[in-house]
Amino acid sequence: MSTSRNRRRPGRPPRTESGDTKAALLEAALRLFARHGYAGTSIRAIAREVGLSESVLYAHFDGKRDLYEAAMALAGPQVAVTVAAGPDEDPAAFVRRFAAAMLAAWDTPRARETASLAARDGLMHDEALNAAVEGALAYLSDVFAGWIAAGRIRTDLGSPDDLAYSLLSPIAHARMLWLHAEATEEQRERARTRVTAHAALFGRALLS
Amino acid sequence: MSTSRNRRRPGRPPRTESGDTKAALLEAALRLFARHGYAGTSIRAIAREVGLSESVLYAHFDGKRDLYEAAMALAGPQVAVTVAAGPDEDPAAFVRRFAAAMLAAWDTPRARETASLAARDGLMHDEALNAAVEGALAYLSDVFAGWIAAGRIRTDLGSPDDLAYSLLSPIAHARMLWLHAEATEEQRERARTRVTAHAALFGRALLS
DNA sequence: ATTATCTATAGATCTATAGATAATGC
DNA sequence: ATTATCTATAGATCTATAGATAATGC
Repeated sequence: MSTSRNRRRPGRPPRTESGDTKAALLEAALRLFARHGYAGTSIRAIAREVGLSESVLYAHFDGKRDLYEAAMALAGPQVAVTVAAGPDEDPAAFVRRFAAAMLAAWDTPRARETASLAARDGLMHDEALNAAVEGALAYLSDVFAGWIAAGRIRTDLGSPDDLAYSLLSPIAHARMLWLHAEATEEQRERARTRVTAHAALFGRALLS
Repeated sequence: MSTSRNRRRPGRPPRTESGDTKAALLEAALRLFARHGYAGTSIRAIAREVGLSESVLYAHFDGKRDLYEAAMALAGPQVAVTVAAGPDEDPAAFVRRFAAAMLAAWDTPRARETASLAARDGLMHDEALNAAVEGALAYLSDVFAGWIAAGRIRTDLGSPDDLAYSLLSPIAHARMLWLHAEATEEQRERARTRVTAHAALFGRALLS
């Protein structure tokens, strides 16, 4: 958690001591912005986290805002979760596998920082930060449309789009509640329990 | 939006000009904290919003933190949504009514500020702020248990608790996404559409 | 006398910049 | 010469307090 390097003496540090400062600054910035928000995180705190003086930051970024945007870009490109549905796979089994894949993708330190970044600073609708959710929604909708066309699931429940929302949003909600930057192990376990139970329930609801 | 009073001259203001300053400060504080977070909101900004100097605030509150907590208490006590299930009411109809009641309760300026307060500053789990959700979950669970015992809904879907989560969390998720302090009319409409479709879908899933 | 406001200001902290310093790579 | 760091500092802003001022209610 604390500083990863010690205070240097003036002048350019020898090669051995100088790691990838820019990357280190970005990592520290993302971590702190996710935990304390933009206004709650000072340039000073970020630099101290990396073990450097504040002014180094201005050698790598135009200023606080620029660093924030770079950190968001780091958080943004979440890998889209793709769970190919086997042609004959049981819909309920697919739903369970899909939920498990979303959980796995979202229960990582980076993804949890992304969730916190989105919650703070009014970024709940930031496009880059929500690409994963939007992509998953569209993908699920396609899968459900195929199943409905093939008569493999109940056709009276709702549109493919509605099915996708009703399946995905409890998973996304669990993420916001229990898979954020400061989540405890108990909270993460709660997310797994809730999501697993929901996926099983939803899978059963699709049939008959 | 801007100041609701003009700058005063020194000295105690005449009765006519002096409204309920403490209440005005609280309202302004809640609004600004919900929009910009704790660190992003200054004492100065709150006082300016009310049209008074910063120092008045210290006559009514111990300091910024105290004001914040008072504003949270103002946001906290959300009326618990109670939708009594008629003894012979169709479960699907009850589910639709319940969702509509949650929507109505959450689509108010105050409730939307509460949602934003919860999202920022890591308060997603603040007890007071989540009392409404917790209460609704417990209530729904009871209703479902009754229906299962009476054989009025599918018994193979999941436990009453799981049913409650799968019904409520898409509604709560819609709230976080589209019923926050700065939500546009389009977003609020999106919340209504999503929640209505979800409730209808869930109601149908409960049967047969 | 008490209350509710104001002005002025102290002291802390924040972002950002200027200029010094030392290692690197040509 | 260039690069990557440092120290020192300017100037803005923030929280909080002290003391002045004027209306209120006894």
